[in-house]
Formats: sequence, C-alpha cells, structure tokens
Amino acid sequence: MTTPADNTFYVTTPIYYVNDKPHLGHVYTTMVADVVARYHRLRGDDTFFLTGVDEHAAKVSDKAAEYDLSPQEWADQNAAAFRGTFEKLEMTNNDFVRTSSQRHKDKVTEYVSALLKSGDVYEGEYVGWYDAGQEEYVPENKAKDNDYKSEVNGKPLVKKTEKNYFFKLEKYRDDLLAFYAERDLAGKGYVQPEARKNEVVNRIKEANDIPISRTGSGGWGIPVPGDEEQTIYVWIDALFNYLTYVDDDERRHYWASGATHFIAKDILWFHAAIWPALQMALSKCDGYAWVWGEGVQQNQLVYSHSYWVSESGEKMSKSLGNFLDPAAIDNYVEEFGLDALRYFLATRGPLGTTDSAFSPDLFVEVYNSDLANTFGNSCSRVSNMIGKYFDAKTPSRQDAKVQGVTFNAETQIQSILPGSNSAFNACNLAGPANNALILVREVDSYIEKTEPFKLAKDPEKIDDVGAVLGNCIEALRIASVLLWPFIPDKCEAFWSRIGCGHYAEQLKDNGTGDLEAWVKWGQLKPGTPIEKGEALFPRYQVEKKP
RNA sequence: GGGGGCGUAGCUCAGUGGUUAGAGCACGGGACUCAUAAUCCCUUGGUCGCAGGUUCGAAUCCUGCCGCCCCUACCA
Repeated sequence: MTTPADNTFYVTTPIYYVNDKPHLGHVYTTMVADVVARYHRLRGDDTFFLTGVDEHAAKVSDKAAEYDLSPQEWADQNAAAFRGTFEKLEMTNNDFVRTSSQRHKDKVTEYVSALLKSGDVYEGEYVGWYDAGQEEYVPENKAKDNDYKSEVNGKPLVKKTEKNYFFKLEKYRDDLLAFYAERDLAGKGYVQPEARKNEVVNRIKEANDIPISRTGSGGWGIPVPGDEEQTIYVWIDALFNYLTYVDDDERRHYWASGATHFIAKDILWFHAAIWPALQMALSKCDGYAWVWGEGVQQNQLVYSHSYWVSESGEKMSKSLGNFLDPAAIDNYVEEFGLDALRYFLATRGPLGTTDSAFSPDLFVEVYNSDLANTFGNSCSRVSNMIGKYFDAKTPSRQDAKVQGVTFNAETQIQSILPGSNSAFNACNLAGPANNALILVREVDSYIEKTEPFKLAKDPEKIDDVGAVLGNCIEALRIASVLLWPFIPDKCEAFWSRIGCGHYAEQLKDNGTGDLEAWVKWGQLKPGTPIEKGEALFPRYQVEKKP
C-alpha cells in the first residue's frame, strides 16, 4: 500500500444524475470521499476532491419539458439542489462538476475527436429490441422476460437497427487484463474491495465493442464531432468528468497522481473496464500520453461500496417509501449534529461487499457509546479536573509513570499511526476511527487506576495529579487530531478549548495540516488555558418503552 | 439462463491455513464519583449458514445445497 510518491491526492465521487433528488446514497459516497480527502489534507497532501452532477440524458430534457422549462433551466435548478445539500453538509470538494458546463463539453469534444481520428471509435450499427412507445431500447434479457413485448403498453418490441459510433473495447481486453495483473502483482488492486475484482475480470474476457453515441436526444447533450445527428452517450460523457475538470496546467498533476474513484457497486463495470480502456485509447492520441501515465497506472483505483438498505434489508427506494430523503437527513443533523451523521455513515457504512442497514436504534447506540460516552465524556472529565485543581491551566507533566501506574497511551500512539495510515490507503474508515477511540478508552482506564480526583485531596500529591491530567489531556489532544476527518466540527471546538486553535486555522478553506507533527507526544505547553465548555456530544436520552 | 459476492456471539462487525475464534454495544456481578446517571474491572454468551472433501491442522482452500445481494448495452 503506497501513497502517491509526490504527496498528491485526487479523490472523486460519481457525478449524480440530475433528475434525482439528493438522497442517502449520494450523501454517503460523497461523505466517504470527504473523510478521505480531509485525512489527506490533515497529513499535508496536496489534495483535490471532485464531485458534481451529470446532466445529459434524454430523460432530463423530457422531464424539463414536463415542467415547461428548458433542459438547462431544469438542470440548473437540480444542480443547485445538489450543491446546496453538499454545502450544508460541509463537504470540502474543491470543485463541482456540471456536464453542461462549457469546460466539460469542450474537453469531451476534444477527446472524442481524438478517438475518432485514432480509429478506436468507428461508425457501426446497433441492433436491439426497441420499445416504440417508450422510445428506448430494452436489454435482451429484459425483453425476453417480458416475452418481447413492451413492459409498459404490452405492444410487441421491434428489432431496430441504428447507426451509432462504437468504441473498440474488445481491442483492449488484453491490455486491461494485463493492467489488472500488474496491479495485483504490485499489491494494489485496481478494483477494491478485492472481492469485486473477479466478476469484472471474467467479464472483460468476453467484452465486446460498445456503442458510445445515441440518436434522439433532442439536442440535449454533447454532439459527436462531425456528426450533429449523434449525441455522445451520457455514460461516456459522464466518465470523462474525472478528466475534464483536472485537464489544465494547474490541476493536471492531480490526474497524474492517480485518482481514487469512490462508486457504488452497481456502476462498477463502467469504472472498472470502460473507463481505463478509454484512458488507454486516449493516451495513444497525439498529446495525450499523460492520460495513462505511470502514476495513473500505479495508483488510480476504483473503490466500490455497497448499499444502505432499510432495517428489514430491502433496498431503499422511493416506491417502497423507506427512502432517506433530504428532509430525513436534515432531521438527523438537527437532532444529533452533522458530525454524528458523518461518524455513523463513515464507520458503520457499507464500504465492504455487504449492504448495511440504516437503523435509527443503531444510530443512537453508536452516537451515545462512541461519541457521547467515550470521546465527549472523556474530554469533559479531564478538562473539568484541570479546571478544578489547576486553575484551568495545563499542568506540567514529569513522568509517564505516576503512582506506580504507567500510561500506555504514549506507546500506543506510535503503533496507531502507521496502522491508521495503511487503513486509510485501503479505504478502511472504521479502523482508524476505532484506533482513536482505543486511545480515549485508555485515558478513562488510566483515570480509574490513578484516581487523580482522590489524590487531589492531599496537597502533597498535587504534582502527581498534574502529571496524570497532563498525560490525559495530551492523549485526548492526539485522539482529537486522529478523529478530525470524521468529526471535524467538534474536534475544532475542542481544539479551541485547549489552545490548539491554530490547527483549525491551518486546515481552514481546505488548507493542509501536519499530522505527523501534531500526533507527537508533548505538544501542549504547561500553563495553556483549558476551557471545559458545553458537552461536545450531549447524551441522547432514549425514551423508555413500556 | 450466465458471471460474481456475502452468510462469524442477541446487535454491528474484525479475523483468508496454525496455539483454548476476537472487539464494541446489549445482558449479569462488583468498584468509583472527576465527568454528559457518564467511567473502570470481571463474568456470561458462538456446532464460524448446512453437508461433504483436501490437509498433520479450516471460519479461512475445493464441491454441492439453502438464504440474501450485485452485474448481465441507456436513469451515475
């Protein structure tokens, strides 16, 4: 597990379909990317985090027509909704993709022109089952399931032939398989988690050329260069967003470092096969060799997470009415705070190959045990004792061993950091968060063993009390640094209370921190004022059910 | 139909060939009072979906079955 050698980090989310309303699925992927982006900024990496919306599809212009709006007006409205949601959730994306932007359209046109010239995109014929009523093609299996009749109006489907532009995916089978093998050999699979890879590899072996243009988009979309009748298929248009928004002199180094693409499992094929093949093809065109450079080949990866499902295990969907919509998400933020939502989603979410149930009970349980009772409470009790016994100033600390008890946290920290680093590189978020909590639990355990609140009653032992509390506040400071990617607002509040406001100052506006220096033992200077303040995470009282 | 994945304590999950399978939460007992009725210590709890096989040894590898899920050319 290597990090980009040049300390540059580029992370993306899919661009979200603009006809949708932002829901838990969108929020989850974006939040995961945000936690990872924040971690990289914290450790000082030059980080670029990209999210946005996909606007080009015939259904977008159809929907716009329903509301008597132009496609652009409709897209503007919904793009604003996504942007607003992400801003409210304090996502730290460095830019926001809109595929209807001139920048994107110009670049995609350039890329496709180059591909046309190279011969990897050619004119061909697409044959498929066409539903005239719906004006769309029906996949073979679906057509068969419905006895080759329209699912909607029951009329027979028509075998229709259409002129389309095709991408020579088949030609790249071997290159893709070789690429996968190389990455496996290097110990950093292109597709993660590992379990997702096999299905892709098998499918690549049988991959055929794919149509990358459509007709009948009603002028909404990016025309195929030199053939205004045809529109570039939205998926191809969309994939290129990862490139179009960093294809300039200031940002190209992000691309070169190899992107980390967070996606949900349903869109794996596009990212795992079509996307790298497009990059390979484009890199053979004049002036585009950098698109498939060494850093890209070594570090670009696709992380495919699973779904949030309802408590009973069903897929969340509008039709089932178990959908966590923007209002429901707002309610959680209102009740528990944004950090609580971030923490829960990041540490209990479906990052692996299994779906996770979104359970309100579990949410409360995790909030109370991890955030209120552990981190929040420990901060309170330590700063309270410092306030009581040391006039709210950091006591000076002499020794790790007080009253015959050795404080383990100091040595633990040295082992936690490398573990957390490799966990983040493997896109494991639960591990690093838990590591920080282990540190906090160690503080609580240490307090029980040394009983500073008892020692404080004997004036002769005040130095020992100082040593104990000095150890505690220092360990909590380090824990808060480790927790910042997950619960940034509360950590920043804590920092301002313990004289570490400069951390927040440095990280503000997507600035970078210095993780390694900040987690070194002994940064808090004796005499620094400590403020107890309100509870960081007030315990949530569960109503007792009869 | 084809391809792939998942199934570990009541709950959420670690654990991919090697000593008596782990953590957090929940439950039970005890301690403490600095703290958000918070904390700490100890205990309880699993035929690792089921059945075979490979191996000195399997939750871990192979086969079959059961359950759930993903993909299989146009809604990211």
